Amino acid sequence: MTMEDGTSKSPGYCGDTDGDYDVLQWDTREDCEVRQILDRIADKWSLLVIALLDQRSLRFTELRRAIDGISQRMLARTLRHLERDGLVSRTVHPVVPPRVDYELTPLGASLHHTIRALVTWTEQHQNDIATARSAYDVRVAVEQETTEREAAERDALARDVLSGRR
Amino acid sequence: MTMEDGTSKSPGYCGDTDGDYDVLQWDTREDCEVRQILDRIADKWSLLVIALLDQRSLRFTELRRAIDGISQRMLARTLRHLERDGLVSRTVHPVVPPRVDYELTPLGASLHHTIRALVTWTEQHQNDIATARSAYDVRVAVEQETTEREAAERDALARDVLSGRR
DNA sequence: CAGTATCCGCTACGATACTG
DNA sequence: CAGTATCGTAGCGGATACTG
Repeated sequence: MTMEDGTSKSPGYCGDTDGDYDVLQWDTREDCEVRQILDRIADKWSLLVIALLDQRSLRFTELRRAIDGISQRMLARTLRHLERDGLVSRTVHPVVPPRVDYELTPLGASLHHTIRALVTWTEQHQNDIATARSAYDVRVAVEQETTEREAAERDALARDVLSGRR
Repeated sequence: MTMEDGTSKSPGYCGDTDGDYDVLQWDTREDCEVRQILDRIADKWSLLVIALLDQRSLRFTELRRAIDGISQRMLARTLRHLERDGLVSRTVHPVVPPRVDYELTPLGASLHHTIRALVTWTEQHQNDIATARSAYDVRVAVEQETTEREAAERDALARDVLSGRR
C-alpha cells in the first residue's frame, strides 16, 4: 500500500467564513475544501463518471465501456476518490464472478445538479468563446507580423548604413 | 515565441447537441468546449483571478499582491488565457511606467455567477465531505488491520504445522 | 469481473534571470 | 511596472502485467 497520491489526510481546515463569500478565504494557499472539490470535478474523468451515474447505477465494466478511453487504473482511482468524498457509493455483491455496483449518493446527486449549471453555461457560450479565441489569435498573429517586418526593415537599414550605401 | 502549451488552435468543434444534455456529447475524447472551459476555471489560479476581478478592475501587480503565492509567470499565463477566451479584457495605458488594467468582460462576469453556485455548494457541504473522508479512511485502515492480522495468524499456524508442533 | 502494482512519459507549475 | 525566456521538478495519467 503506497498511498501514491491524492488529498492528504489532514484537511487543513479553512476557517468557517460565515461572513459571506470572502474571495481570499475560500481559495488560497492552504488546501481548502473548495480547491479540493474543484480539482476533483475538473480532473479528467470524475465529471464524466458522475454524469453517467446520475442516470442509473452502474458496475465497473459498464462504466469502463461507457467511457471509452479511460484506463482501468484511472477508473479505479477516480471511483476510489469519489467514494472517499462520499459522492459515490460502492456495493459489493458476494457472487461467483464478483459484481460491484456504483451509484451516486444524495450528496453526489446534488453536486451533479450544481455542475449541470456550469455545463449549461458552457454550452450556451461556447460560440462566444470560440469567437473571442479566433479574434485573439488573429490579433496576436498580426502584431507578430508587424514586429517582424519592422525588425527586418531596421536590419536592412543598418546594413545599408554599414556598407556606406547611405 | 514557443507557443508553449495551452489549447490548440483547432477547437475540434463538438457538434450542436440541442437534444438536451447527452453526457457522451459534451465531454468525451475529442476536445470539446466544455472540457476546455472546465480546465480553465479549474486550473490553479483562474478562478481566483476571476473572483478578484469581479469586485473591480485591477492591474497586474495588484493581482500579484492580492493573490500571494502566484508566480509572475503563472499570473501572466492565466491572464493571457482568460483574455483569449474573452473572459477578461486587457487595456494598456501608454504612460511612462507602463500601466495595464484587467477587468472582467460581461462574459467573464456571467461565468463568475455560475461559478459562485459551485463555491456555495462546496461551502455548504464541506462538512459532509470531511465526514465522509474520515469514515472512509477509518474503514480502510480497519480492513487493512484485519487482513494483516489474518495473514499473521496464517503464518503462525503454518509455522506450527511445519515444526510438527500441531 | 474487478481490481492492484509497476514503470514511465509528458506537461503544468515554480524559481530564476533577463527586457522594454 | 509588466512582462518573456529558460530550466528543473513533481505528479497526473497511460500501458502493461499480475491477482482474488
